[in-house]
Amino acid sequence: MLTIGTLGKKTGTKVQTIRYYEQIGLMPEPGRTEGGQRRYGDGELDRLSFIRHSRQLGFSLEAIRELLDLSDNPKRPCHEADVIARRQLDQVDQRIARLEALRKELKRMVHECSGGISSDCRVLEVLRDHSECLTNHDEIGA
Amino acid sequence: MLTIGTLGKKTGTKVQTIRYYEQIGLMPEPGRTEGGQRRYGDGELDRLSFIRHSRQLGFSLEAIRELLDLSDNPKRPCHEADVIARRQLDQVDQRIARLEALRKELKRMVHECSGGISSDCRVLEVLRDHSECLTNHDEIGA
DNA sequence: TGCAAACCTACAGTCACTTGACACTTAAAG
DNA sequence: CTTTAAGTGTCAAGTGACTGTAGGTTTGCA
Repeated sequence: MLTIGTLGKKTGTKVQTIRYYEQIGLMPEPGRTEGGQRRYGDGELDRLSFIRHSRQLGFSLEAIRELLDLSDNPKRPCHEADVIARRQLDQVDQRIARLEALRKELKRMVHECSGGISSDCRVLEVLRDHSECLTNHDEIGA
Repeated sequence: MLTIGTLGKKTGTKVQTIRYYEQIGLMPEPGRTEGGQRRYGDGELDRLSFIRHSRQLGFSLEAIRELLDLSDNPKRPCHEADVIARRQLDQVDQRIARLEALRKELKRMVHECSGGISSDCRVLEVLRDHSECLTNHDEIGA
């Protein structure tokens, strides 16, 4: 039987985050001691590991909810998990593409900064005038 | 004299976002019509363009506040803008590196999915067991 | 038994917006 | 000059995924 702190350490999750997952129904309500403290078993450890690993791969909590559901019902078609993962892969691809455009732009900016006073600063100049951009980064780079 | 909507169109910003920028002191309080509607001039257009362009390059609103300050005081050393830009560049580099690791992992996952029922799903299996990962993606992939 | 460390609840704060409700203003068409 | 639709106003709350704080309680060990 694990305390919430131990579970946190084993999965690399902050205590508050575990309680948060419970609150939004991603983690089940665990057993409690007489004094009211949470105690976890292996099932919960596995579930939290699944959640954290999925988060590290960039899945949203909503996507994880679906994936957990799939995992809980082994007869459902694998195809659904595949769709979610592919969607995620697409998003990652897009993000990388955008970030690379930004990187190029930033690098150019920084490279051209002469180090004088800010009225002559290339960095500020580029920010001021979008037309100086080599790339058209329409969407936000996050 | 531009309405808030026109300003929004010219800069690719939602009306609410412009009001939000005003609220947090990033945009100045503009002049108003008798009826109380905001009217903007070219100074504000430039300022908002600067903000939006910086956002597209991934700068936080706090960083943008500093950059605007620098831009408003042309005698301050350019070096400060350079530091902010370099910091941003470092962050972008790190994000790209992390996303590429995730991409690899996701690709492998999706590739190995056979399409049967979810109890045999490679996607779910990988999510369940972190030890199957080729990479150690410690930080969140966002 | 004493005590520190870990736990509890409840709520506020973060970031960068977005959405909603509801009322008022403006510009153009008729 | 009136109507009307589109646009604008304020204020408040919601989003995602947590993080942090305050103030009190429980646990496990010496």
